Order: sequence, then structure tokens, then C-alpha cells
Amino acid sequence: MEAVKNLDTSTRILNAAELLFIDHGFDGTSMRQITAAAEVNIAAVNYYFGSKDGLFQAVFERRAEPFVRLSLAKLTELEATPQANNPIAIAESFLSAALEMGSNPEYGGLVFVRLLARTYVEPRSILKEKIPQRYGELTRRYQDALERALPDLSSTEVAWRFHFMTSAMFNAFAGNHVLRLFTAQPMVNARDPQRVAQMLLPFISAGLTSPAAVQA
Amino acid sequence: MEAVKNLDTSTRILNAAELLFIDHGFDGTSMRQITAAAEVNIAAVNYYFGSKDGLFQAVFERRAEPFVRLSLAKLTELEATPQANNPIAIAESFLSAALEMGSNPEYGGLVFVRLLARTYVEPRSILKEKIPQRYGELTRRYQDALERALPDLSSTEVAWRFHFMTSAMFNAFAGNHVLRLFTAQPMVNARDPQRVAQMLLPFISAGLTSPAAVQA
DNA sequence: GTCTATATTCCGATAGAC
DNA sequence: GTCTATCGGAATATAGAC
Repeated sequence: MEAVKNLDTSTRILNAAELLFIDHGFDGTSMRQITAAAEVNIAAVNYYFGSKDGLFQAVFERRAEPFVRLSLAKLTELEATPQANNPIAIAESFLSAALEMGSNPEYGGLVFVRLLARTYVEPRSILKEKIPQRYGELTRRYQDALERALPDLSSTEVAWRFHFMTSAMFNAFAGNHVLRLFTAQPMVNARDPQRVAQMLLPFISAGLTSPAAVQA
Repeated sequence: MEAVKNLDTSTRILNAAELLFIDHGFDGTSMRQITAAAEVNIAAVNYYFGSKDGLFQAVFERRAEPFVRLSLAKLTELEATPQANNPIAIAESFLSAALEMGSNPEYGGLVFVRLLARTYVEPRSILKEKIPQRYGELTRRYQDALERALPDLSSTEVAWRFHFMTSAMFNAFAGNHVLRLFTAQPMVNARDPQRVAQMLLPFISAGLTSPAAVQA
């Protein structure tokens, strides 16, 4: 939680807020905690970001923007190869974008994945309006690619599988365990993202390419 | 959010608190909101549950207890049949326990799954001590059953797949979408749990039974 | 840009009458 | 068991000096 002194004020706030939001959620984090951790004045958040909501949005966008850019680039790259219609290769593109973010210190390293995992379960509807519209291209293009690669599935079924895939993925990286509610000793350890990805890939690949559900 | 008048006070509080916790999280819900929705006096929560933390614990346990009982019964039942070592049958047992909870009004219907999905991402460590110890049998027995059914996988890899499975499952039932952060128009709709289960099953089955990850 | 001081609201919890 | 009244503190936000 050490604030690095030779960064400007707004960056110090973003860094401190990001970690606190991840660990305690939006409602569980106060401006006082944030400004104390960032070693800036209490009034600085409002000066730079207008409000606590504005700060959260800025925290999120700082990570989301490069992630969206990176995963779209990965997909574009893939679509120029013969693997363009291989569903597993498409999943790997998405996974590797998250993984590269997670291993690039410039993008906050692993912090990014945990932030994403925290944000999407936040009850507040802070950024469920403006931001999603801007980034719609991400889901649209991956959904289209998966639909082409899985022609035997309805587009609804493809969307569900894309959803299952991302749920498993981000919760695994972020260390969110449902089962921890029922066991004192956690059974898995998410410390090494490369290892998590290795465990994820067979599960996701098989799940995506499984035959269509039998209609009721 | 209508409080049913002919229930006793503590039940009315539990019902109101459950819905509010699901929608706004623990920190996002105040005692005043709860008592207003339950149409009881502000002091009633402390009288019946001691504190806000105590209330949350009671809210969770009311649903967890029957769920654990039900899923263990399902597994015991399965283990008496020739399907005992079929990983897909084991997954179906777990899934159907959640599904039965979700369709039984006595257990709160769908509310239960949403509560579980909310609880396990709560940043607060409210119930991460006492309760998990009591329910450890659930994860232990399913983990053991899956290990027997998947002898080619290490127990670590089985644990990861169990984790992936539950992540996909509970987030799907609860309507938590990572992708909603990147798209204005949600692609899937979790309203009908039977339908969600139908989409889940092929994905989970294939994921569980996929060959082991290649060691790096 | 950074600070102090403060306005205003809401929080969880409890004392004590009935 | 239920109520009113209130305590003590912490929340976000801002006005205004420097």
C-alpha cells in the first residue's frame, strides 16, 4: 500500500484506490482510506475526479482501455491465419490478452484481472451505462468469431458458452471461490496466472466445442 | 419488497435483508433500509440478531443449511447406483441440488442461488470462519467423488475443474456477466434456471472430462 | 494545486419507557 | 417484544484561505 512519492497526485490516487476497491469493494472503501494510502490531501479526489463515482470510473477505464485494445488486436491477428475458425484458438486469444495484461507491470500486472473480477460483481451500476457502449466492439467481434467457428450452435448457445468461459476465467484469476464458503481450507491457489491458464485451457476448450444441448 | 404481515418479525427481517443484500451487497445495505422494507422497528435487528454481521450470517445460514443437506443426499443417492463413478452424473447431482433449491419456494426459490453468488464475492470476511468449517463435508465429498471418477487427473486438477464448474454455474444463475462491462445490451438472459442448466450441462460435462493439461 | 475547516447526511448501536 | 430518542462517529462533499 506504499504510495510512490515521485508520481503525480492523480496517479497516486488511482493506484491506491485500485487496490482498495479490489480488496474491500466500492462501498467498503472510503475516500479517507484512499487519500491516506495515497498520501494526498482529502480534498484531492474531488479536485481530480469530481466524486467517488468519477474516481471509480477512472480506475476502471485505465485498465479496460488497454485490455480491449489488446484483445481486439489478438483477434485481428488470428483472423489473418488459417486458425481463424478454430474456436480453441479464439479462446486462447482472449485468454492470452488477459494473461499479457496480467504480466505487464505497465498495465498494473495481475491487479487488472482482479479489478475486472471485482467490478463485474459490484452491485453499484456505476459504469454500466457509458463505458459498455464504448467497448461494445470487444464482445461483438468475439461473439461473431465464435459463431463462425461453431456453426452447429445457435448464437444464443454460443453467447452462453462465452459467458461460462469468462466466468470461470476471471474468477479463477481473481481467486474468487464459491467453494470457500463451504470449506475452511481452500483447495486451489491462484497465485501463478500461467498455471491457472494451464488448468483453464482444457476445461474451456472442451466446453466450447462440446455438442449442442439437447432441446427440451 | 412487500413484507408479508402474517410472518413473525425475525422472518420478515430475514426476507427483506436477503433481497437487499443480493441487490446492493452488505456494505451497500443499511439497517434502516432493511427495517423499512421489513416494516419493523429499527431496533428489531439488534434485538433478534445482535448486529448487522449477525443478521448476514443468519441470512446465509438459512439457505446454506438445506442446500448442503440436499446436495449431500443427492451424492449419497448416486453413490448407490452404477453411475457412482460417472463424472457427469456427479456434476448433475450438484447442479440438480442447486436447481431444486431454486425451484422450491420453501427455500426461497431462485433467491438462494443469487444469495450464494453474491456472498462468495463479498469482500467482507463475515462468515469465512465459523460456517465453512461446519460445511466442509460438502466440498470434501464431491471432491473425493470426482477424483474417483477422473482417475487420470491429479487431485489438484480435479479441484480446479470443480472450481471452474461452480464459477460458471453460480454466476450464470445469478446473472453476473463479466461481458456486461463491455456491452450495453446483455447477450444472455438468466431468467429461467431450467434453461440455464440446459446450457450449462454440455459445457460443464465436456470441461470436466477433458484430457489432463499438458505439463509445462 | 494543496490545504483546513466545516456543512450535511447517514451510519450502527443502545438506553430506557411502555 | 416493540417503540422513541439519541449517542458517537464516519461518510461524501465543498467553501475558501493560501
